[in-house]
Amino acid sequence: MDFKKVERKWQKKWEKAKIFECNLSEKPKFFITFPIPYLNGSMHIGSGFTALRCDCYARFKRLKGFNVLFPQAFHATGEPILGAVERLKKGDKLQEETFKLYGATEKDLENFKKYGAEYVAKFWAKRFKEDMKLAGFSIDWRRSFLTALDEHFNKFVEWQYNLLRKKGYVKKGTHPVIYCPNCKSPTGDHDRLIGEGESPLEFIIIKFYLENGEILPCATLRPETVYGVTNIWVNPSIDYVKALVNEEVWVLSKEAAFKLKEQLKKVLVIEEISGFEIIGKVAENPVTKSKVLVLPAEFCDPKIGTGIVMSVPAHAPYDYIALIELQTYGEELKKYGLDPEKIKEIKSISIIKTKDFGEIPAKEVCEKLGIKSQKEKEKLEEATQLLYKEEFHSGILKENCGEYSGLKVSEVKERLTREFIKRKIADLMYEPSGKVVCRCGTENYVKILEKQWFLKYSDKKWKELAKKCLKKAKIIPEEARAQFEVTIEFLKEKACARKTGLGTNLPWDKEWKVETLSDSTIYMAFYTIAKIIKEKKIPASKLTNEVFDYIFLGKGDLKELSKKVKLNKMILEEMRKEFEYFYPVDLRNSGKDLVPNHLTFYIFHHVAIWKEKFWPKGIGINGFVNVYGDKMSKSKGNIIPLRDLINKYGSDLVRINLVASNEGLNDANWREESIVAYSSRISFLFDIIKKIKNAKREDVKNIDIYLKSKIQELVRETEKNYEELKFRSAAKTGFFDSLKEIKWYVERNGGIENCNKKILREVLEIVVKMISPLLPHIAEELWSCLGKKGFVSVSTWPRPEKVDKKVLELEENLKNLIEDVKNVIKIAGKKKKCYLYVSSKSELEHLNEARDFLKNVLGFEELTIFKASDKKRYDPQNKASKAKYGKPGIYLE
RNA sequence: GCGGGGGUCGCCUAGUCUGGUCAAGGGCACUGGUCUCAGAAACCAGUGGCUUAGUGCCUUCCUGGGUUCAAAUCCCAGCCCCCGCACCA
Repeated sequence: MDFKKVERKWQKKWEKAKIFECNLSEKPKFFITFPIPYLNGSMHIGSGFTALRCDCYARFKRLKGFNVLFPQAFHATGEPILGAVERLKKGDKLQEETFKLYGATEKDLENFKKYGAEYVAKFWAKRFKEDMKLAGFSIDWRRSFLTALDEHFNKFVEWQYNLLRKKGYVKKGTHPVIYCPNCKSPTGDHDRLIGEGESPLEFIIIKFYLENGEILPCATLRPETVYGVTNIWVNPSIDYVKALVNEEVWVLSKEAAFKLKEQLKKVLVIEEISGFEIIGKVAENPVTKSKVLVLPAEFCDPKIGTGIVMSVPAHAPYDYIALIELQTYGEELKKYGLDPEKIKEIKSISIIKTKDFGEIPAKEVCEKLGIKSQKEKEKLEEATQLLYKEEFHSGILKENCGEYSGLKVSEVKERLTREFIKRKIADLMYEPSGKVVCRCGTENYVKILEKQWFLKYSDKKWKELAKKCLKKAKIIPEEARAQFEVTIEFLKEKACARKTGLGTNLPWDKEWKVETLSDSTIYMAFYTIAKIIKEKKIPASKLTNEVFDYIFLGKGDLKELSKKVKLNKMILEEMRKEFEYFYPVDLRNSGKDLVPNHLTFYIFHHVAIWKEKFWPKGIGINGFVNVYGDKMSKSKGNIIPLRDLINKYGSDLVRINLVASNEGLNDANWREESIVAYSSRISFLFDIIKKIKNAKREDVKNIDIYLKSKIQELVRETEKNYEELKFRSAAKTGFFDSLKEIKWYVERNGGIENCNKKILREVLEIVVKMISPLLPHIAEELWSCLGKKGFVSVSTWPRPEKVDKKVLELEENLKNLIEDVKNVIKIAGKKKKCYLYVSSKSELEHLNEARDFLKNVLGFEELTIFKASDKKRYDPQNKASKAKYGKPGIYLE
């Protein structure tokens, strides 16, 4: 059977009949959404999995009698499309391959380069839509739009941000970010060649004073160790600069001077000075007032911190090793004008007590790891980590630490930093927590962005509302709820705008663009009116704040508003009605990676803007799709575009194989070999429907009642499974198990000719309905094969009917009996005659009805059933005495 | 490191909240059989071990402990996997 041909046929019919276009109606509505995909490619099995779950659910709810709104828009906000075009222009092979994988031709790639990001976005939006249509999505496409590139949508985002600002949820601030000087923008995790996961790390600069009043700024992560400083390290072979930093003269590396400027300090370089020149000078510790020497060390890196390091040999392995090495040098020190004897006199100052280490922890660690030279960087890093952890968590400052003596390191660090800064003997600077290289190949540093706009997710009231919303919302599966709870709790300020990329300008500060995650929070509301905007060709200029206030918040006077913006009253009213009817979103389903960001923001913004009535009602979460147990990724080259699979197998097989591949938060698995399980059962269905006319029997037997009851049970289970988005279970109960029962029924009747025509047909109709959310095209085809008019997609979920528990039990017992007899045959060998002894009348009747079937299936020439109490029975071994209800006595001979 | 979710009989998955009905459901794979000239498909049966006139027992649900008459399920510890940790879709 040519699935693809059948699928195209039904897709055309659906489209022509407009059955998925959803309008205002008297019926209860159900609003379901799948997050807008970003347009740097088309649908792959990952996004397909999540989206198809939505479609299956939408189809199920439609059968359940809801007026289901399932719209779909697309996302172009942000940087990556621009980045992709840039990479194409540079001839990036991976980018070319990625686009080609999704079906772009050489010609398309040329166009991408020629026409730029907007073209690319629109190209993929079109592809996406085509692919989704091929997969049989039941979407109302009239409501589609494109973020960032659609001016109507931009107005909507402006409205949202104006409102949030008015409510005090948007505020200005400064913030350190990892920054690329080449791209002139913050470098997100996804934009990094090296350094994923690294973030700005706060260093404390402690100002040591030279005799001439100039400052040696020592950058450190451990300000408390200032009490144990024995000397200062400067790298003799690098160039430093003298610079005016916030009115003071600092000596620091060139790189540091540049970075400090980027971190909002006033920096004016006065002159260059070599490291060599500084060595031998004496500096004063601003905290302890002790005088320390400036000594040479190779490990001082001009790229890290200020290039000047305070030496704490008791607690820092680098310092310890450098000092030991230096103390062995002797005469060579004279070229720096240093006195070897004085160097030898330098003693470590121990200031932190821990339970695991003794007096000089750095010495212990270095000896333990066998570190001999400051060139052994890897080992030194390890030693530093080890020591830092121990001293931070369990260390206590000794009596030589002034007012902080006796306090825990972990508790004192913050406090001491604050106080040092207040006393102006310390300052802050930031470095990336590890090396970060941007995709463009440039090494990054930390820049403090000024006057950045933030969403105030830390706001207590806002959090409370979000928690309330979550509490009332249905989360499927429940396991995902905990993650939402902690996210709401811990969410802090979030930058909501950036200066580059595509997006909507902040209405009050046009140089900023609302960033991706921040512009995609309440767009579901826009679906309700997007159709009308398009149909009535409303110009974006008319979508003022007041208009949106009216539509979404019911504010303002309709007559006045209509006059003011010159927009027909009816149109305004219609939009308001659509919103009121369809909102809130009943179910939003997405991958688990969006829980701590998008989905939580979605909750936050809804509660900020709307009353409880319009808050999100349900959120569904699923895992990712692995390909044969492997994570899907660009670099592994195992991304499978949905279209490729549809071309190979047809939509329905792909749909069910994907959607039913797993449940819950676990990752799903794409395994092509599972497809045969579905295709063979589909063939069976077509086969039996073709032969249904051969069924002749009209009287109703136990076996007919059994089938009807059993299917009823399965309908109930399947309904429950669908309701909980358990599509794997739904496929099992609604498809596999039902077919098994039908097969059994036919076999029990000894062939289709002996089946009850009416009942078999009824049951098949039920099964076709049950599988239609998963296999919509095939279900339509089967529906028409059954001679039904119209679409099964818009029919009704099977009505619940009575279940005859007694007959179900009798048949279950019969199945067990067959097993038992077979077991006996296995042990006793094959016999010709079989005698069964039953304990009740109902069993006698039931088994007698099935006698011919039993005889055949068990392979006896003769099969006789007696009541156990029958005095005239043939029973040489008195097996009747073994008979219990549900377990007849068996005698073979 | 922190937070969240997990680890089931060859593979993928159900069962865990609410302990017994669980040697544990379904699919795939494999083995045997029916059908067939043959193959494929389809259908039936089997797939931890030993036993047995329809049974009984032993060893299993990441590892190690514990609670209980009874543990895949509850508690504790450890190991491993996945997701997220922000300006990024």
